[in-house]
Amino acid sequence: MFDPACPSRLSPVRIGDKWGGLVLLCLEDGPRRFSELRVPLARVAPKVLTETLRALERDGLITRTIVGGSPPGVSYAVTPLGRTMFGFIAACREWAAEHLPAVLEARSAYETRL
Amino acid sequence: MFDPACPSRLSPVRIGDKWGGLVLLCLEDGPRRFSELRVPLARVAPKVLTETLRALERDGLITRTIVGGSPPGVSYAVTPLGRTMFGFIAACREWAAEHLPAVLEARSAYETRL
DNA sequence: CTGTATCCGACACGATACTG
DNA sequence: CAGTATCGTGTCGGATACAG
Repeated sequence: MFDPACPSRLSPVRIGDKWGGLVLLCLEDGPRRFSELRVPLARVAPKVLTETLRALERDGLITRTIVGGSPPGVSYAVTPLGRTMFGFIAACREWAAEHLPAVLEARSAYETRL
Repeated sequence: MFDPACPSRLSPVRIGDKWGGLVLLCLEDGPRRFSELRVPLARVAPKVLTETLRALERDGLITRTIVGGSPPGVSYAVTPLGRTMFGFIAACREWAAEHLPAVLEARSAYETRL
């Protein structure tokens, strides 16, 4: 547990980074193409989005498939393994909804106490 | 949700960083002093441990109380708010226990595919 | 004992421009 | 359309030494 090399330290896989979880959520309702992801994630530089997608693909959480046709493009989809993260992400959001106000309050109280 | 300023983006509060969650776990069974934390967290530089503890305190997840007596010292304890994170952390560990092997397999498969 | 001071390297994130 | 190339920035984590 306390060994930094312990794989369990990777628990929040792709959640620890800034956009991984959000990208997964964007794919929850079905496959999306690169440009479709850029709509909700407009603030993400293309380079960063690419890096995030590569990392998710590398970890087997999403697939990347080239699509012929017109217009040609690339489609990203969540794998079954990736879907197992959704429960986890939901837990994140529930915790936030329930307790984040208290955290923010503690934070501002801490500031004024300085 | 997609606004970077949205507070829900802070969901993995103090989990996103490297040691926050682990420090909380160290306090699960009761208060600990600074030096006691340094035993399991021997690899953490004192500066980093201090930063982590300050951040947790700032967010209202732990308390820091000065203890007179002998030896004098400081005691850290989880607050009720901090305890609400344990379910969340447990979910992390369960996910890892169940699915991490698949991630590692995908990762090595990805490497060899290059 | 409980930190703080200082310095450093690595890396994540980002803006912009360009390409097959 | 789907990226890559390049460059820049800031923050995080860490080692070491020192102080109240």
